[in-house]
Amino acid sequence: MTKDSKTTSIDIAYLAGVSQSTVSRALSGSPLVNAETREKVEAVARQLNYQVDRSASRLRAQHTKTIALLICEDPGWGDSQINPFFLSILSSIAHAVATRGYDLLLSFQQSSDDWGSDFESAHRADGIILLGYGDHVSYCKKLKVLNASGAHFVQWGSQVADQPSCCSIGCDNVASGYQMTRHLTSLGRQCIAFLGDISAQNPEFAERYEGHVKALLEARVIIDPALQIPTDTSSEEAGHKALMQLVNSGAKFDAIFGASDLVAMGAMQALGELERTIPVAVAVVGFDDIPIAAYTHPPLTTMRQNTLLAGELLVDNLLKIIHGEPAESACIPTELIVRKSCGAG
Amino acid sequence: MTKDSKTTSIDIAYLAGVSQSTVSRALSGSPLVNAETREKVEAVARQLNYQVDRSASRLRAQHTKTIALLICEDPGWGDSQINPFFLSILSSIAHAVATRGYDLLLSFQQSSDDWGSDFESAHRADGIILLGYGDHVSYCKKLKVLNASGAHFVQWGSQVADQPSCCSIGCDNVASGYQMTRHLTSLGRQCIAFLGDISAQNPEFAERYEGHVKALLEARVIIDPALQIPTDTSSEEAGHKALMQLVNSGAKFDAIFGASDLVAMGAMQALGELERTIPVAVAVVGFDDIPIAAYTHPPLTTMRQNTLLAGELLVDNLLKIIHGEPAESACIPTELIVRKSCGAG
DNA sequence: GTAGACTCTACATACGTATTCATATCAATA
DNA sequence: TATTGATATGAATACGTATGTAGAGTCTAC
Repeated sequence: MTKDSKTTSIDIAYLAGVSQSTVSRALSGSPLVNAETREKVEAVARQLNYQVDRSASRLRAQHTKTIALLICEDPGWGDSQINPFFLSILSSIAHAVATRGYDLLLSFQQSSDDWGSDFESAHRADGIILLGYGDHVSYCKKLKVLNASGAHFVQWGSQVADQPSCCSIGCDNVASGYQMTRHLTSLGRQCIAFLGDISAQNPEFAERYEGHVKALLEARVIIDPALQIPTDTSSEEAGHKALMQLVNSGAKFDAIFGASDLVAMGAMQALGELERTIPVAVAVVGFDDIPIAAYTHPPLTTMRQNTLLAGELLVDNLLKIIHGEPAESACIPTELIVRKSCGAG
Repeated sequence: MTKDSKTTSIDIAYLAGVSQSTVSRALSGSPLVNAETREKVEAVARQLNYQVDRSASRLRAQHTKTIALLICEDPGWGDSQINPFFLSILSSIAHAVATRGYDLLLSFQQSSDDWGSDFESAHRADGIILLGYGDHVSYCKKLKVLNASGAHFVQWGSQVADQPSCCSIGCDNVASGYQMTRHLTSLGRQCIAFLGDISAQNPEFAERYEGHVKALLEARVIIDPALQIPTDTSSEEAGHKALMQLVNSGAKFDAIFGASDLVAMGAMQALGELERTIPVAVAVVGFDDIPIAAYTHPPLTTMRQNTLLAGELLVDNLLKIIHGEPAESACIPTELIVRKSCGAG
């Protein structure tokens, strides 16, 4: 029962009494092959536990049936602090990719500047999904190279200004930021601090802030620049630091809008240390609805993004692009999740 | 400058005035090729932005230079609740794999029962890393198939009883559980509830419990079975449920040992709702030191596992196995991280 | 009874590389 | 000079599949 050499389609062909081409066609579901023949071939293949050799298949067919997922980290993070929100999308992508019969290649560190030739020209994958990025300026440069190289790719996040043809999947950050702040003002909060970097490095946070400002203006609240504290990363640590900085500045505030859940959680931690009660003294809200957000103290009000849909849209659009069909950027819906940290209910 | 057809090693050979074999040798760093020739070839390759076609390379060389990472989920979880602890290992594995010149294939759902033929016979990967599993019984069955198929693999977690030849990387759960409970008893806690499934389905939790019991016996504390509450998963939700169950049982307790951080966090949440102060009324400790553990309220005392080392050991041992060298199971060190939730300091 | 249409199968080929084997060059030694 | 050995290159080949093309067989229709 032990095989001295790998089973090939030629072995199957011999045993089934047909040609190798018929085996290939039968197993790939070609309509050219007779039902009876197909069954015979399938039976033999099953019996010998035959698996199509993907290496050979890739070479012959000139496509890899593989999608590369590039998660771009902030450089200088030796350790593994991936935002749980990305994990959620990652998981959704993995499912979607598998469902559609593709393999998923995962890469965190991209040494090269030319992702296109790294992955597509090298025939490592048929297309690329871009997720998260540290340095937005160099990221845009790489996007340009990618576009020029004719690579197939989609990205998560905001539409990039100078690459309008690039297919982006993201949520409407402006509208969501607006909705969140409107929720806070409707609860009577007036002095809402926004914690997060809103520079060009962080277009998504900048858009959330834009919506935030819009809601404030609508509520006839004066915009105080002192209530916008930049963070260097989107982490609990950065949120903690930002809140301390806010407090030390002496600015008055009755609410915190964390640009992400992690930032909000860091801020909650700092507020706890300062013995400012949440939500009585300070309301806190975040963004993303990471799983842990329901289990903070108190549970965090936040903006849920439909990551399941996000992953599927990313994959489906990428596949469209790979197959030469038109693909369009899209916004996934968000949902305000009201818990106790904002003081509602 | 646009190429009408893909650049191949033959093009490089022609332009460099050498043969295709020399190009292949030069670019793969073979010592057979003259330094001068190598430079010439490399220059041309760089100029044409040539990348070795991995599909062809795989077929010819009969190996994929790819590692498959199988993360086995609890079935029935449509959504994407991966334990953050696994994410940490995942990240470490991704880095280690990349450093060693391999690609990483990620798969969450394994429809088939024969991972070996799925991935290795099909030439999708040269070896497999197994991470996390839902149903331990069926997992063991699959391990057996894997072993029988001659596949190359390593696994994270406890040594599997009936597969002693299988290379496992994990931490010493018994010793770590012992150390944790000893810490609690040294702080004067006597009625320590253990939250987590300790059936054969969950060997790691069972081992932690074993260490826990050992420490209790050493402290001359009577073992009360009512203080061991099983959970169906390792999640906040399960921890919350388990704590409520414990309370409803009427059992007295002054400490909670969560089998994982997520379980501990769920329990903390429930204690908060019941207005039992942590750590005054009840001390709480967890296991894993997931990033969020430092930001709970109060910060969670837990047992850190060196995930960076874990990932590297998994990858390096797998590569050894792939190359036919001997590999050994190993324990990674753990470290007690004392924060406020246990009431120390 | 033959032409055409249709269905199925076999033959032959090419995907682009890595590697074995053979060959050529040249220095060193006998 | 002839021989050996080391070094560097080229020619030839095979990895296992998918697919274009051709051919064999059956059936309908005149």
